[in-house]
Amino acid sequence: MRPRRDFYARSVHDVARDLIGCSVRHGNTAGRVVETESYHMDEAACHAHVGVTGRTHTLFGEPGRAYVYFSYGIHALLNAVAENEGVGAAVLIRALEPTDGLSEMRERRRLDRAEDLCSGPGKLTQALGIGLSLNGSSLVDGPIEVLGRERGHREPRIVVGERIGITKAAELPWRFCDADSRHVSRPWPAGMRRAAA
DNA sequence: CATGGGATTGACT
DNA sequence: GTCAATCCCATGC
Repeated sequence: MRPRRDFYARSVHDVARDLIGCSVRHGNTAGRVVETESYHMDEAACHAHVGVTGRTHTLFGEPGRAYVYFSYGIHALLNAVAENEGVGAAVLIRALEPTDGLSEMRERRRLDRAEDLCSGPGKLTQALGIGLSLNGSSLVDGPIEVLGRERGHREPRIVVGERIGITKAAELPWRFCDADSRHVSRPWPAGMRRAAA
């Protein structure tokens, strides 16, 4: 019940929405995706906007692979490459609800509260032990595994809004959140709540 | 080769 | 609420 390559070879926005409720596993640690953002080469906030470079090579490659890049000199951020080869697009995984290996996560994060372990894109990579060396690795075959929503679980209520922490193309509503999770990276801006199917 | 910005976080006021 | 840490990589000279 693991999404195959075709799952990622679609509109990056559809992939971002459908990843909510899926699980990400690395080693003995795993969590349920509660927040994502989509990025596409046609807009300036996406790294792929500048074209194919050494850095963006992965974004233009095969869908279903991990794009892991370094941010602010400190953090590794995990993305899922989407759309067809030749199109630079990816889904940023922004927050997880921890489900497995919490003690290992607490060791890596040196924190206790479950809500603090994976509630941010830099936090979850630290908690799961995901580093830059996994850039370009397969999310279909591992070592990072993405697992589909479990059968019988409710469909998540998804809230859509503007992406966080960017200066360019900040007005695009390409952030997707599980409306019922307390593990998102930041509270929803008041007055900007907009329920989506 | 030098420079500067960035999809962030945690510590501090 | 503010702000520093820290380094990759794109860009420009």
